[in-house]
Amino acid sequence: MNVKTLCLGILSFSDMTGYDIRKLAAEGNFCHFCEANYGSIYPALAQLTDAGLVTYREETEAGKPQRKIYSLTPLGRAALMTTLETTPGPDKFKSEFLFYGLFADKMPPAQFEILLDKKIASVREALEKLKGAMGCCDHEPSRFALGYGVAMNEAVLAYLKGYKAERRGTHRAGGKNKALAMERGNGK
Amino acid sequence: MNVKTLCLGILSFSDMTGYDIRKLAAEGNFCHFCEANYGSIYPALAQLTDAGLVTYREETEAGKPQRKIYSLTPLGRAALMTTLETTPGPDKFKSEFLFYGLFADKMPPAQFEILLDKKIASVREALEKLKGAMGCCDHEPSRFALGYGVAMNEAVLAYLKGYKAERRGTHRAGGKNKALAMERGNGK
DNA sequence: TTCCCATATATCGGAATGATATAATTTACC
DNA sequence: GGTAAATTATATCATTCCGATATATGGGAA
Repeated sequence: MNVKTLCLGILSFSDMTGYDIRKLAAEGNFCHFCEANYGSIYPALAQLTDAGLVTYREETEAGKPQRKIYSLTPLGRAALMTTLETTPGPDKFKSEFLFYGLFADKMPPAQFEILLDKKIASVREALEKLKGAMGCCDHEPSRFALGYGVAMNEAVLAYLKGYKAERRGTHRAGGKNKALAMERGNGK
Repeated sequence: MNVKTLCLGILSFSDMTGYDIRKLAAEGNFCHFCEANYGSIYPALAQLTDAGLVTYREETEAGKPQRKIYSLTPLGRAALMTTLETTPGPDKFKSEFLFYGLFADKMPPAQFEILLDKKIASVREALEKLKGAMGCCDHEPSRFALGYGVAMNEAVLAYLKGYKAERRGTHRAGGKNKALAMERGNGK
């Protein structure tokens, strides 16, 4: 999904500045499945303006920094709708955490333990944020996206907690009593 | 996670060509959480060679295209281990599907229905692939990563199926009997 | 025999990332 | 009241990455 389409989509909800778009796409309710930085948003808005898909009005309110408030043109709205008729590309998931995890057997057990704990904490945090957002959002489609994020993160959290518990049985992170590892007879 | 680290990591498992690295990172057991193309792998390998982190031997087997088989140097292995001690960045998830879904209320119900069905099919496919990979993989850390993917995709599949069922109650995609929508009293 | 697919290396344009520069204004704190 | 820090807002830059393509060869399929 290119940044131009992202801008068209976000602007279809309401007029706003490039700064606002970035906020939505990096901290708002959409940030769990799309992202964009100033470095791509401002050039995109410039291109969209040239193409007549968006326009902007400059506001120079007294005692406020100058701002360009972008809005969708009818042409832009049509372009968005046309894009929505195409088949979306596949989801993309990148996890530095999982990559690190590939080498769990080559690092001290404690190091991986810390990795796991940090990850669990960050998933918990993401989950709370998503649930909080769902609590005060009554736009059905947005709720669908938020719910998708909640479902994913809950599954991940459960998986990580389960894995950690299983590890505690075999690794005895605390230190003493390694013999207990033998008790875990069934390999699944 | 930059491509250079990715190359170091993959080469730590076994020596291979740039072509092989790309295959693993785009179709192999790692592809559900990392990705890289020729356009980034070959330059990365060149840089890593210059820095002394990898070396290659050229093989010109008769009746085979020339190939450079890269391998990690002790320096490269050390660099990888050092990287693994840093805190990994957050997971990144990008979904064109969810973005499209934000406009479900602005498209014909049938259009979103198709989107949903295609997504369900692709998640099923990914799930089968991951499970198949788990069936013939006994490297524990890789199994952890695959299991993570399975957990995520299973949750997504359940969520999508649930959502679809709920929709069938309200939208009556087939056509007749819209009155049934009323029966769905509980909003959760 | 012709065509397509897999192997293999490499490069190119365009796009996105991540960081930073600039500047004014609002909030926070002592 | 004053000053430091955070927020709002636009913009650019180097580096990196993506996606597609060019090039070449061998193996199978039709």
